[in-house]
Amino acid sequence: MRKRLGKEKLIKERRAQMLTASAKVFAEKGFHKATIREIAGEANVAEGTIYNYFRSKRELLLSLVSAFVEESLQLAMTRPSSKSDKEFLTTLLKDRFTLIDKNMNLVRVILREMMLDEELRHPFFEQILSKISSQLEDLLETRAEEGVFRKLDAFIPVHAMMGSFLGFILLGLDRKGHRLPPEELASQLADFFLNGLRLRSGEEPT
Amino acid sequence: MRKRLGKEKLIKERRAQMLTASAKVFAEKGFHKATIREIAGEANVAEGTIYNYFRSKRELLLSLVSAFVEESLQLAMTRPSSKSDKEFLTTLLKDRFTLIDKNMNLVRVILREMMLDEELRHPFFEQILSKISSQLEDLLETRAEEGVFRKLDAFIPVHAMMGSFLGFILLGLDRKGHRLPPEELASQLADFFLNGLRLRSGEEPT
Amino acid sequence: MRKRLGKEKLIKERRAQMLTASAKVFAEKGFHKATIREIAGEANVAEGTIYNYFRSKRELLLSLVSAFVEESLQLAMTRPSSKSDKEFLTTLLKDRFTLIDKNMNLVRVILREMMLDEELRHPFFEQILSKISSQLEDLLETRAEEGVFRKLDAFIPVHAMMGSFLGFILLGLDRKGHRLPPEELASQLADFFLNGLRLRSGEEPT
Amino acid sequence: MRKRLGKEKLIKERRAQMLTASAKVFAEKGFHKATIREIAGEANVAEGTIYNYFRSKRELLLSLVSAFVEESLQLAMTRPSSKSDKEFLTTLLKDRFTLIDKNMNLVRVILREMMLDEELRHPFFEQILSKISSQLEDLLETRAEEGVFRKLDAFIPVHAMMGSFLGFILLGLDRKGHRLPPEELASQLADFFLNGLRLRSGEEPT
DNA sequence: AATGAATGAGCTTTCATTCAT
DNA sequence: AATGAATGAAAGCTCATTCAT
Repeated sequence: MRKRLGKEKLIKERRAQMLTASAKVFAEKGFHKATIREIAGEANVAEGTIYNYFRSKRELLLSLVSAFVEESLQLAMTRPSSKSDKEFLTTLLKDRFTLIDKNMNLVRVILREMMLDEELRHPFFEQILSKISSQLEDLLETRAEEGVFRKLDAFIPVHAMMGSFLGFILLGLDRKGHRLPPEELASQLADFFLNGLRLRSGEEPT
Repeated sequence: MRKRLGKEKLIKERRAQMLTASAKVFAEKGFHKATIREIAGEANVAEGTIYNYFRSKRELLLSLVSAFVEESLQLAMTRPSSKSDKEFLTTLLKDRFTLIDKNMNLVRVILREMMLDEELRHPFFEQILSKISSQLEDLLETRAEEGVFRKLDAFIPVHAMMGSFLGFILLGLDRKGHRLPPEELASQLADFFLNGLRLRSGEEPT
Repeated sequence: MRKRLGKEKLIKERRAQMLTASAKVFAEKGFHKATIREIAGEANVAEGTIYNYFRSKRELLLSLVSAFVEESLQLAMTRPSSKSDKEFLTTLLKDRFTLIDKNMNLVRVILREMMLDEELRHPFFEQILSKISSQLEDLLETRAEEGVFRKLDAFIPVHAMMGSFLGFILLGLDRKGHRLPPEELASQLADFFLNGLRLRSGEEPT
Repeated sequence: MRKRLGKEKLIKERRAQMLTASAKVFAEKGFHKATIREIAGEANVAEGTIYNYFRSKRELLLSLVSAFVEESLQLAMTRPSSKSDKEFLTTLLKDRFTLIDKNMNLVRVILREMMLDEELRHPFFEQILSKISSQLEDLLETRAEEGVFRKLDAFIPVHAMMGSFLGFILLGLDRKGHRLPPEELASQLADFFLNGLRLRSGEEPT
């Protein structure tokens, strides 16, 4: 029994080892230019071994995405206890920025391959983006009913925010020097967005 | 002379033909999975012919980017006659959305390859984004001095807007065509952004 | 351990197998017209296998040269026990002729490609020819001091002999019928050369 | 008529122009690596033009060989007025060394391709080498009968001399230019050879 | 006669995947 | 379970040759 557990643990570690290695190589070279040989080398296993854990190079990528999605979801589900709107939004953004920051290389690969690959895009969009999207929509609608936010079709602002977020990732690629720390960035973005949502004094709440 | 002109024109058409074909195939398959054979087939020329016009597959991609950058720049330079801020921003966004819409396939390829390829990223960032970015910064600063906008470090709002824009492109991948027509999208986005920029009554203009 | 040795041996055999095959095909077709496919076929391996042993087609050729140079050197270093001059020279020439005969295909390729390729020429000239050359020069000078040979600048006779030797290889290409057995050829050549070197009676030993 | 002649002359010039260009490029790159494009460029004509004068790239090479053979033959036929043997041989060698020197690059290509190509080898061997060979054989036999030279099967010395000659060409590859001027080389070689052929005093003339 | 754009066969090389050990 | 040598399909690219102008 002990042995069994140790064995299973070992297997999981091997898997993780390979996933980590592939994440690194994919990130550096892109999916196509990454070779199994290099990934195997990075993971300190033989090429053939990888095929004992993953059916194909592609499945390696899919597993990578799954792992990332899973981690993201845990974070995404921990809805910030909404004190003020500013705090809520800042925390939401900061958490995501931090997650992205930690997995920047991986995110780049995923974003990259996502553009061509429906199978890759789907879990990402459906599981991650839609979660965040609905959280934001909830916030917007709740606050609109409370008379704090303008009454808007949530589609535009939600997508603008999320898009903006993705955009920062992309744009950030080239401005390493310029990049603000996640907290600062989150705070300023939240401010910018909120001030576009807040009902201005003297305006009808509708 | 007449003949010569006709020949030159023909050559340009051939070039365009191949660029178009490659844009299509690159977009469908991605740069790596796209084959010269398929591009040649799409362009109705022999494989070798492509190498009479482009030194390599990669140069085909670079030429594609150049062509797009050039077209974009012409548009970027035609600064909308700024009547109201809303109109200015709406027009700016609408023009870009339209350009992107027209070249969606191309944009996808470029965005995709940009992430791994410094040589590809550079002209895009330096030539296009920086132009748009400085236009927006100008607007923000001018209006801020006039007391209409809040005084902000332009970095955040400018990048939020552009990032949001890129984000819409990405998000648009999953939905065949935008749900909203470019004009409507532009208008709503402009509204969203502006209301975040406008000085609210009772607030210090600084 | 046993296993390991067997494996290493197998690998060396494989390598040899490919080198032999490439020598044959290179000899028949010349370096450029020889295709990897044909070499692989001749060696009974897949095309890709060749690239597990040699980095490129060119390296295959270089390895071929190295192998030949190595074998030649072993022979070249075994200086014939110099009984009479005639025997010494005959043995020297015969050994070389035999070596060449055994590797005729290979020598053709090397000679052929040597003419254009400095990198190929260099090891051949520096390692093989210079060894033989200095052996001959030694002989000439020793004998000259002993008063048996005429005192000559060794350059001409040494190069004439070696050149003649190479020339026989080249000229021999077309006269398969005419070719004398190596021993006979060596003996007659030695005689011819020596009688040009021998001090004639009544002549000053210098 | 005048026009006609001018035209024909022009055509011959064109041909010569292309042959010269091809000789240069073949010599620099070798037959296979030489491209029609480069030859055409060197000759200042269009690629297609070459095919109006020569059926194929290969025929270009064959024509080149023919031209060289022809020039060589003219020289080979002008048998040196044989004063002394030394003078005869020296002149013979010198003439050939000079011819080779002038066409070194071309000779290399021919030698190179000759090794693989029966069709190329044949005219060279049959027309040039056999001419020189028989001249030498004549000399040897005449002098043998006169009691000046040893009675030998002419095969060995003739081929040794010619081989030596070829050898000097090959060996010369590594040294930019011969160390010795053609006259000096020819004289010393003649001396070396002759002293191997001359009947030594006290020996039977047979 | 001269041109040079178009052609496409054929080359070297890479690399995901298999499988005997 | 792990290995890594062998595989061979498939890709980018070159270039002799053709032919419409």
